[in-house]
Amino acid sequence: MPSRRPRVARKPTYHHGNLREALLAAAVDLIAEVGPEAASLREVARRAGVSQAAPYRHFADKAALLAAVAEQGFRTMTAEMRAASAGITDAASHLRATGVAYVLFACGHPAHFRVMFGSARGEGCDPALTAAAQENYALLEAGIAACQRAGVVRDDEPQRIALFAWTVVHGLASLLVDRQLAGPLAGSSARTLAETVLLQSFEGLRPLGRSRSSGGR
Amino acid sequence: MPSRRPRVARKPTYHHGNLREALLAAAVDLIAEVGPEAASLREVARRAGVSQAAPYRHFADKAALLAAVAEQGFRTMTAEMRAASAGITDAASHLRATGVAYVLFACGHPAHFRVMFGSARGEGCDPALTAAAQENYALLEAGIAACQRAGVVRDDEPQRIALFAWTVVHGLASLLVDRQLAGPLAGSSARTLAETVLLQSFEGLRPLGRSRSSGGR
DNA sequence: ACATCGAAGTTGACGGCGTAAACATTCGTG
DNA sequence: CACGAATGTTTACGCCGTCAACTTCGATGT
Repeated sequence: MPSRRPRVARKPTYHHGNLREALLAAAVDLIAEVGPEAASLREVARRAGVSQAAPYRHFADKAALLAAVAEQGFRTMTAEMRAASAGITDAASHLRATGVAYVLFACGHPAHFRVMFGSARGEGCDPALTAAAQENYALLEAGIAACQRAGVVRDDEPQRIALFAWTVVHGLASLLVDRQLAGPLAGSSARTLAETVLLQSFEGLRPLGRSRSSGGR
Repeated sequence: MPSRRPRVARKPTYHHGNLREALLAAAVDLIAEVGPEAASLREVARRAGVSQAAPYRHFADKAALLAAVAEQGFRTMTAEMRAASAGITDAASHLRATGVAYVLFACGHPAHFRVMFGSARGEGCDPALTAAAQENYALLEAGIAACQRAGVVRDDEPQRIALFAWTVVHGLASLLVDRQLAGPLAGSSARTLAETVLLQSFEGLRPLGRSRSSGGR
């Protein structure tokens, strides 16, 4: 029984070895179990097998730990969106797959999703978190630009289009995460709902064959 | 100096008179000031001028107080949506005004909005809260039904249409509340963004003059 | 008119939380 | 191999949610 630990801590050393990542993993688990509100720094430390003050050697405070959790969430969400759309050549299908993955990530990790879009995102927040969030947004923008090049999305200002698309996926994700869908749609799977809503965002609400709505005042 | 207090408590009586509403108002103020996370039951009691345990005579626990706050939020949001669309006869404009009011309420009371869609909305939550939320949703459904009768919204299953419309307004509201809009759109007013996005939801993403998107499997 | 019962509010206490200060241990480097 | 910096522990403070026991007061029945 060698006393060396390869990369991940074995146990009986005073120093943990990679406590920062262990704390992050414990925090993700705890948040998934009890929700972001009920997750406590002390319990995270307990699960990582260290004392209550140990986390302060790696995170300035609880908010910093939550920001790191959020950042990691953005990165895995981005990866899942990339994986879900990889290999789809049709631009519209590619964009829809990206959006569906956004919604599915939120449903699969609702507590994590709430941390990502919760209080940690103020003005002076962790720049790494901001970067991870923007990288995710860039995925949407790229998908839209590809659709515009392919002629399947209209040629308006990309920012307006991207805002609309983001609004749609984020809105559905939020409603699902907050368990707000009580009606007869509650039976449908998240994937079905996401595909339906994304198709609608392409088609719009107005009847087919009308090029302009009946005009307000 | 009469000892009678008319309806609202004067002061020096041991019993408050209408503590429940005073606590609710204090909670709404506090949440608006420090956010839902940092709001404490004890501070609410302090602001209402009673002891720390007094709220327990009116609310089972902190979650119950938050549920009452959320319920009141749904009611004032519903009222604002009604007021904003009152007198608009054109069905599409009426529906858009309702949606814009949804977004504007969220931006005007971000912390309150977060409580309304936060953790309090589980399975076994206050039925009065559920009712207030559903009454708000009914407003959207009614607006959509009117648009369908007027022929400005396509005649699909109303539930699918309503889900899409709700997704759009709720998504934009969530993004604005969570200060997620960093790009060049940050300069635009919430009203402008809401009107833009709602118009887009009528028109859809696909180019004009195409009746179907380019397929894809 | 008045005793009395229950509703409404107070006090004090318990354990858990976030966090800071002071101390202990270990790792890496001269 | 000594020592400073990094990492982890202990102890402690004040705030929080909540409960139990107590006090005050308003309404009600006779």
